[in-house]
Amino acid sequence: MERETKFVDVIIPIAIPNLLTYRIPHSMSEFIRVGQRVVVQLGRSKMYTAIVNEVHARVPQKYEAKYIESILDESPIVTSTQLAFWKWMASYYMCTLGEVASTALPSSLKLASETKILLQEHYRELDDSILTDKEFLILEGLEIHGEMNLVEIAELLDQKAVMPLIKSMIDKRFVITVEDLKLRYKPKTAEFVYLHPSLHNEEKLQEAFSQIENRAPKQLEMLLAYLREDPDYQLGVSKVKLQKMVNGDAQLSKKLVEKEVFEIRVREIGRLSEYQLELEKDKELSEDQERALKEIKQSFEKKDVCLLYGVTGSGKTEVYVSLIRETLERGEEVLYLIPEIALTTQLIKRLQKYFGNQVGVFHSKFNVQERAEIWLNTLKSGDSQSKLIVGARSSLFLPFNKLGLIIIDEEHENSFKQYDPAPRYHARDSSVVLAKMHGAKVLMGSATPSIESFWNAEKDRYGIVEMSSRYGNILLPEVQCADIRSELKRKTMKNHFTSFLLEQMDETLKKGQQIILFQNRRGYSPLWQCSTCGWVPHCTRCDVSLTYHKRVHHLNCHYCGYTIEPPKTCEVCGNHDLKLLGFGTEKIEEELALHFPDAKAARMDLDTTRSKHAYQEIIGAFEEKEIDILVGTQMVTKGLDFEHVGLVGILNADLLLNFPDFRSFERAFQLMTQVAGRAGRKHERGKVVVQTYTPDHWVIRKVMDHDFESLYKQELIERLNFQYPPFFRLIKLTLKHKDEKIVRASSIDLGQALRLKLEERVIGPETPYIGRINNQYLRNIMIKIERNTSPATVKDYIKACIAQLVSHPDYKALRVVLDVDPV
DNA sequence: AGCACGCCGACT
DNA sequence: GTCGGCGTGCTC
Repeated sequence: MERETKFVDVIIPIAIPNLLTYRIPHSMSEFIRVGQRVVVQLGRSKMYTAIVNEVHARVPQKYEAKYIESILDESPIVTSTQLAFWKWMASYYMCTLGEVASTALPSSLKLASETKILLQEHYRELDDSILTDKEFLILEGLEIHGEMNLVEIAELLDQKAVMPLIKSMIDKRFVITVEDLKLRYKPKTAEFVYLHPSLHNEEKLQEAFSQIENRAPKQLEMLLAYLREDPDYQLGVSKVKLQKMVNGDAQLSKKLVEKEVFEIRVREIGRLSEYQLELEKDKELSEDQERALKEIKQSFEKKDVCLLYGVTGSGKTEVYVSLIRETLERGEEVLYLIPEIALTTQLIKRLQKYFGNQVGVFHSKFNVQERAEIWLNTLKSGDSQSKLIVGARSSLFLPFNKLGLIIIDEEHENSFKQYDPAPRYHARDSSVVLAKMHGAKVLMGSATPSIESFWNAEKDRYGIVEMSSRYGNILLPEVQCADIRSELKRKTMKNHFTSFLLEQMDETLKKGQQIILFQNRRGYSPLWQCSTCGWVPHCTRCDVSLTYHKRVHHLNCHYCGYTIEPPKTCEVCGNHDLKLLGFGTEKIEEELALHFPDAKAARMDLDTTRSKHAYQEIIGAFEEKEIDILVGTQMVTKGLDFEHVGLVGILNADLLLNFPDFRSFERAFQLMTQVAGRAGRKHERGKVVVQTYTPDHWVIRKVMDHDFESLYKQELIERLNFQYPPFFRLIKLTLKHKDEKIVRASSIDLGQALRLKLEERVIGPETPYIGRINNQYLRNIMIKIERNTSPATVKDYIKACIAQLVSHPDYKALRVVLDVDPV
């Protein structure tokens, strides 16, 4: 019988536009499955892992397909549901499948080969006078290091193009190259002690006992410890653990192995720590929580998505716990999504108390191996695996078998939207699609819902359940304004503090309560400025001023990372008197030391929480009341429950309100309400002081009244008038090029092309607030589409226009970034 | 993404 | 004149 040659279309996790077709060797053809990883060669030598998308027998007509090198997995590691989800995402967010795969797969399941340069075995017999100086340098390098990769050689020579040199050396037979394929995921193993099989009967065991009984009490102790731990000789005991139990060392267990009392087996173990403590019973729900739970379940009977709108401190988590419990009992999985910075040990411990080892955490601060482990655990179906995944937006990509429920806590948070790199997806919106594929329900929770979600609820697309009283019936905090403008007039401002806020702080500290000060990072960055002419050092690659970092005493660009020593002289007027301007959290911390010398202050921002545990340490210290005043950026607004916070201060509300963005009011309200919610939780009503130049601003009034709904109504009118979401969908196009003229011209051309069909839906092009990043000039075009038109048609048209544009010879190097539903 | 090819400036 | 930088196109 003629054997039919099979082909696979594979997804390579890089940004290439199409799937590629490879040929399957006959020896592998019966093992190949959709969703498996295969190793393929791309280009001259480079190897990649790719995911099988389709197995077929269509012979490619235009090229000779390469063979796949090998199959990596016995069974698929990507499920068919995931593949469908990836395809939806690539199409909706206008990116390639490869880009989705690249984001979706944990990096240790992806592998790419690296070219290594080695000396040829008999190179010493050759005449090295035929080598050029540079080649000789490489030879010496290789003699020292044994093998080197291309980057190392480039560094050695301090030049970029090294490939020609390597080629010449290969021709001269001095070196060879090998493709080093690294499997980056290795299961972790440990040694386990088992009773030696020869002792598996009572008599022999007794014999062994009597042999060691008198002469080796320590060995006896270890044997007894083992028998206590593993009475059936089945499970084994970790060698390290056993040694610890009896305060013995490796020598001791080795002796017992030599005597054939024990045997050692190496076993795969998980990297994920196990929850050891007793599980707690779910908390009894309050009347209000009970009602909310019932209403959510009723809503799920008719609708797939429900919005839980509950004020800060209303106890949404307990309601989630009940729903999670019920879903798990049905044998279905639960995904609990939270913004990255809200992913605290506090929350995880709380969930582990109820669900123990059923909780799996997926976190960007986990290392690559741990992430691969969670992925593979999720894939395996079995009782011992985590069934409740808690994680940030990327946990959406885990290989779930049967999702029953997705919870999106702090639904309004815009960190659910990924900006760079593509796919620029919104985890909240994508989760609705994923849930549909699994037949699962989505519960979105927030004290300050996004305008979009609230509107969806109002339009009856989502169910909505309200919780309007705080747990234990504590009142919402009292919000007061401190008028910066009038205090400036009366000259009662002390640096960045109004006398009103200082008084309130003093009172709070005297009562032994804690304070949180919130300061928005943007616009507050400390600058280095000439005191004579006002000149400020700028980034050489981006149109932004450089930010001063006191700790390391240098100036830094937040966009491209450019770093310099603070200049000693002004570049404009030559003056030598440059000084610090503006204030960051550091400055606030210093001022606090002046006003409250006895209070202990700490700050929490990106700088102080960079390391894996720093964040937790600050939170811990604050919980233990080792810190009186916590100064922080956005981070302090997220899901932290502290018991003794009497006062929250917002240092400058105007910076939030004046942000040039159609969402600035919505966001300002959310931020202020969320941070205010940190005040006075368990015991008494807390206080909030909002410092502002505009105490009569309507948004600030709404914050003071805790009135989300009237903010929503007002905001909705604006959104309709100015054609913004939720009434219109937005697609943002950013054109990038190193030549400003080309960006300008091409963006005008693209605007015109788009307008042919989309007409007044095309806004711009315009130069963004920051017009140049990393030496690339930027121009934006915004497209506003009515809800009722097909976004797919519009997207196809946009793609066609862009393809047309970049085919123009002048616009070859033009990059167009597409952002669907930008936030 | 990463690599090869080809064009063009600045150094021998 | 050539080396090395960088833009451009392609990968099954």
